[in-house]
Amino acid sequence: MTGLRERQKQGREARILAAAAELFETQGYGGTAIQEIAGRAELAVGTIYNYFRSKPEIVLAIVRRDTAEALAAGEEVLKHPPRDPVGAVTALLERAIEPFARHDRALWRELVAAALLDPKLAAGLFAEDLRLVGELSALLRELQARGDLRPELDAGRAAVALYGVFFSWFMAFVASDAVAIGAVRAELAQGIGLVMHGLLARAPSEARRAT
Amino acid sequence: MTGLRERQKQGREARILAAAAELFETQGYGGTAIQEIAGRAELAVGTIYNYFRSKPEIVLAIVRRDTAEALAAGEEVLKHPPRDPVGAVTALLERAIEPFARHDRALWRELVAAALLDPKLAAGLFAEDLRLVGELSALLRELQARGDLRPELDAGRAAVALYGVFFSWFMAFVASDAVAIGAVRAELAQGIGLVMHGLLARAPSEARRAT
DNA sequence: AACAAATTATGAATGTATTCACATTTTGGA
DNA sequence: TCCAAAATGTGAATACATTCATAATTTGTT
Repeated sequence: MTGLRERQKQGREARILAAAAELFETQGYGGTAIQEIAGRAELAVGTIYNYFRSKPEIVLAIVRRDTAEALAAGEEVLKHPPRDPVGAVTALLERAIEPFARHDRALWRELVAAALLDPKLAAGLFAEDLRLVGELSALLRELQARGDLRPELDAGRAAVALYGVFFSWFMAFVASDAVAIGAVRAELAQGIGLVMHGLLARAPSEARRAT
Repeated sequence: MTGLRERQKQGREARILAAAAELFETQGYGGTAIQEIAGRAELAVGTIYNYFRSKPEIVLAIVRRDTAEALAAGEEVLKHPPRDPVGAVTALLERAIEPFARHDRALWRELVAAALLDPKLAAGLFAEDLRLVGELSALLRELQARGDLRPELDAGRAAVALYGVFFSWFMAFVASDAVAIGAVRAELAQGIGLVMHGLLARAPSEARRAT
């Protein structure tokens, strides 16, 4: 039963997120006070804290919409994986980096820095990544069933290794303005190629030309 | 000419660091207000900020005493490198992780999180690491001269790769209480072994001099 | 020794995230 | 319809890092 309370609750949460996203984009994270978010959402400051534990947790919620979208896009890749195994993995991880560029780097920085200090936030941030590892595992198992990967391979471990490459470049992107999103894309592709090389059933002599 | 001013300055900086180190250890970082540090150092709050740009910068200064010590210990390894090349690199990096356990993990967390948001702090933190990469480079060149490493190897690049392993485990240690310092030691050794495997000269038994 | 300039110390004031005691609204039952 | 309980909203109060205008101290010069 969805009573009035429930509907109001959802409406308020959405208003908070919309207000915060708008303000973060125009004024930056540091330049936006909770006071302002509350004002724009037509709520009291205290109410914000009934919906979100902290300011960075609002960022997490905003970012999650995009990572969820990226995961959904990943599911599509899973349903119709490209022929080329390296290309398939690359396609999946390309979806996963999509959200990086969609937000100000400073927003990611605040989120990661806060996650380092708040285990609950870290868990929330990491939950998405665990699902990405799950998708990677599924894809690798699929490729393995096809005979593209070595049959004795532990797909789970391999997925973790590939995720490691992804995570490293995410951190590099977050940590330094010097690392452009294009560079992340390129380096990630390189890294995937390197790791996949060790996983393939046969040398990728012709599949080398990946799109 | 070392006037009164200079001497007072040094004394005050030392007092601030001593007070902060003591309080951080007993009450934790978050539990220690700048006010308290000032009180214990018998200085005004504003004075602290004449010596350090921010609270995390005090942490950096505290931590630096230990990392500097570790670097000095590394120099010793450089002077008398163990015969076994893998052992030599391991010895150097073992010195470098020494400081990790010497401070509360929370202190490292605050420092890294703050560095993510403050480029100057990041530069300060990274400066030490650059010197470590320098030591690694020197050691690798030495090993290369001995004929232990492949002669065509770029020692600088190899040093960066080894540093990458070190950095990853530092981050893992900082990020999660689940990663014990012993585990870091063990995993680091593993990682070094893995990377070094690719660097060693084909036949380590035949000492070949690369002019 | 006395003074002006330069440097440094000071702590009250500022800005802002977060908390909390209390007010308001919603709910389910009679 | 009315009421008590539960849930939620509210914004003033709290706590704390950082800043800044002013006071105090040191220095070099005459």
